[in-house]
Amino acid sequence: MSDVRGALSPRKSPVQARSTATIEALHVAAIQVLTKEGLARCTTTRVAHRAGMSVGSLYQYYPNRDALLAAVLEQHLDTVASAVSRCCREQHDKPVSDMASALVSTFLAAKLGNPAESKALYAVAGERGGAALVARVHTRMVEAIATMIATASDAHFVSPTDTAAISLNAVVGPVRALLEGHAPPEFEACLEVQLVRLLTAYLQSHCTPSKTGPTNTRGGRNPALERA
Amino acid sequence: MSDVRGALSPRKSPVQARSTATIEALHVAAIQVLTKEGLARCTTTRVAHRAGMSVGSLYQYYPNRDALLAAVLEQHLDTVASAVSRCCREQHDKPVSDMASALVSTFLAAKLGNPAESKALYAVAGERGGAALVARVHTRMVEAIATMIATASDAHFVSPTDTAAISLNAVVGPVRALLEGHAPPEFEACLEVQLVRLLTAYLQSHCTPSKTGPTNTRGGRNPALERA
Amino acid sequence: MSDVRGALSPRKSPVQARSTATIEALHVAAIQVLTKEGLARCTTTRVAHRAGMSVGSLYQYYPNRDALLAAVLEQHLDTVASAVSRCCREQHDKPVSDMASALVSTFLAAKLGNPAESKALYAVAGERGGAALVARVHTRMVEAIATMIATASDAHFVSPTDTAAISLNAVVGPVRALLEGHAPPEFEACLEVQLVRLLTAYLQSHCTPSKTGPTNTRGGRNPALERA
Amino acid sequence: MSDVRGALSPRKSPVQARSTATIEALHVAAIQVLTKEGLARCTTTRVAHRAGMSVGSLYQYYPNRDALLAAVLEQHLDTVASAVSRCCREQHDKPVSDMASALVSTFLAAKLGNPAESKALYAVAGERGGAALVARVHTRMVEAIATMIATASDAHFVSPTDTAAISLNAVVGPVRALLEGHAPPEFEACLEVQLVRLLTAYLQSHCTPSKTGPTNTRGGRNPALERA
DNA sequence: CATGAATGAGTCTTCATTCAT
DNA sequence: GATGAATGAAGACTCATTCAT
Repeated sequence: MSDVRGALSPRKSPVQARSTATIEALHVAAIQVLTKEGLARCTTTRVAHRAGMSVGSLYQYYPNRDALLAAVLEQHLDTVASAVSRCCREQHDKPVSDMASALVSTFLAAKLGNPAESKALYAVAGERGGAALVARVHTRMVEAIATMIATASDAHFVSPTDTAAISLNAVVGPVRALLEGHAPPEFEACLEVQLVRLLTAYLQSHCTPSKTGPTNTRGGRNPALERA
Repeated sequence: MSDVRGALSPRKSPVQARSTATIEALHVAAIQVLTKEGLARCTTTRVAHRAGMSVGSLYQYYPNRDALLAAVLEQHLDTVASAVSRCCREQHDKPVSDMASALVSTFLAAKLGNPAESKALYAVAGERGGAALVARVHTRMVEAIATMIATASDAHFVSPTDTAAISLNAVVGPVRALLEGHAPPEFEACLEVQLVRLLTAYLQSHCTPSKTGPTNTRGGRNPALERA
Repeated sequence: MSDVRGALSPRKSPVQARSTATIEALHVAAIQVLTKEGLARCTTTRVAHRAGMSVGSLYQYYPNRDALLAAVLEQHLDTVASAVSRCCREQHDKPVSDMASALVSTFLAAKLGNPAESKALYAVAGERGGAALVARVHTRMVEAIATMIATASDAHFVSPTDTAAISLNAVVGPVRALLEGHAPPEFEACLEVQLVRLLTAYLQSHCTPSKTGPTNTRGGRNPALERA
Repeated sequence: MSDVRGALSPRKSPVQARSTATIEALHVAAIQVLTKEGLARCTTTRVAHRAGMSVGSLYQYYPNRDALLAAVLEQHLDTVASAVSRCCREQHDKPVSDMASALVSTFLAAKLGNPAESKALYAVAGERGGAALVARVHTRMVEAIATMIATASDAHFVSPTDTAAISLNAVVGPVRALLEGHAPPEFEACLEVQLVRLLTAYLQSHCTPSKTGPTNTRGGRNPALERA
């Protein structure tokens, strides 16, 4: 990623307030253009003009179009990842059901807070540089989740990282389907409840029988799965 | 979707062997170019040349670039959807755990059989016409899954369609993450087992206690969820 | 024109009935396509298909697109020129007013009988080869008119050819304006009457005073003009 | 026409001197290419290059090829129409013979001043947008002429607009024939004199007999025509 | 520093023409 | 003879990027 950063990050460090404001304006403009025109028609000129400046100025802040888009994507992903990480830290040592609902509501809040933005950036994420960016952020979120679930009061995970990765992406899938219009709008109504149920059930399938009493038969319903 | 089809479907019906071969060559070439160059560089000229013909010939079969990409995407999605539908039909009246594993293995086989193709087409699915295509196919798969789970021998679903939509996308999420490189390659190793566990747990959270005997405490672990 | 003919005329002499019918079908189709699609979209493939044959067959009869269009134009122009020539022959030795009305009504009948055809062919006439074709036919009509007016019973023309050329084009102008939509449709209602008046007045301005009696003061209203 | 203008007018208002010069260069270049290559080969690239710039620059001033051609045509037509309008205003209240000669000489001066330009633009006038443009300008000229002849000191017109339309197009016809090469070059020598005679005779055929004395039998030579 | 005009390579798409079947 | 698939040159138009002002 380091070489990518070298090529794609802003030319200037945003030490000055003006730079920060300008960059922010560019990001907002980029998302608007992305939303209204689509990735292919999201041109540097259009973004600059919507941000109230000339193309030349845009190039003062980003070496090229890809760098701008990467920065916008990165900012979005960072926001999401930070929210998730913070949430995970707060749920340490809690039972998995708490973790599940906290994680789902945090993620949904972050992604559905600005659906247009989230949706628009999926296209950017699909381009050459985007996958690496997403991978990096996913790894970060997976680590946060893995660390969290490893502390669960009522479950034990043989491979927390794998479980975390599945958990994250099992939530990401339906959310993405909703944002990209692969599911009907009504789907949104039941989304949170169902995702919590999904995640809770998945995590609870790792519950330690001993912790809930000898007569309980829940944990390891399918012992074979425990190997994974 | 009908108007989209009108604009995007092949110009000639592939009744002749030659046409079929040519169209197949174009599809293969499109996927190769998509994989090696990315959506933005997947130009009609490049696809035609890789398919061993000139641009003009490509336009004899497709009215424009989008139509070609849509056709490739549609073919892929149809294959997947058909496999899923067939699988669902075969699992009617079985317990949810059977359904879960059948669904997961069928979906994985369809998607990971040709990972390059699957991956390449995600970008296409993000474009204007793609979302509608995906939505249509998703609906089809969701219906197949909903119909299947409604017959489950050991569970009752208040809203089979919603449960099916969540189930499908919860599986799609991790698979897509793997294909798009958002997860490490090692992830693949545990994918199937974990997805089966995820889906089984989710579906079993809807289990009817009465069906498995009075002493069983498994079903409806979290009764509150049963409302959804 | 001879070299043009060599390059643009049909490959086969239309001795066979089939050829004649085919060529006629092509001409009709060409005019239809010209009318509905415009010159730029009047392609060989489209014309052939509308004529119920394949492109290859079209090329059996015409060496290239320009030859086809030239032939269609030529046929149209020939029809008009023939009508005009015949009309002129019939008006020999009559007074100019008879000549004027006969000429106008013949020309209008020929041009406005199929307005779509006439209009469509103006575009063809504007292309490279068209001007020469038109010039040739104009010359023919001018000669016919000149020959006719030279026999007028009540006028004498110093330069019959020039007068004929002016006469022809003075009629062509308003007709073309109507066909090309440069004038409102209502214009058509008064067209014939006004053109007859125009032409009559023009030709009568050459009237020989002696021929109509000594007291008549009409002829040579403006004697200065008689020089031309 | 308004929607056409919206689509075909220049992108930038030529407020800056540079813009004006650039636009002028494009117009000149367009006419040159049109003249030397014909409408079909008058491509944006060729025009731009002849104007000493790249295609991209051309598109900075015109949204598409048609807009450029329309602008060139419009400029030409406006020049002609303005000259005609001014001329008409100056001939109010004069006898028709004065009006005829002024109109003819003004029109000839405007059209034959730059024959290449006039000729080249006939092709443009034939294209989709061109006809509307020409119609608009023709209407303007017809109105100016109608207003003028209505004030004639020695004639009365029942329908000045119709007479004006015929007058204009009767002059346009021969001029166009000359420019498009439908008439021999020698034709030009007698053109003005003959057109003046043509127009004078036509307009004088509407002369009020009373104005020129009771014994005069000229006016309304053919009383039937007076109805029109 | 900001501006935005200029550049020209690169896209999509069309079409006249040929030629194997 | 007829057919229509294949060709590829050419045209319209876009856009990332630069640089003179």
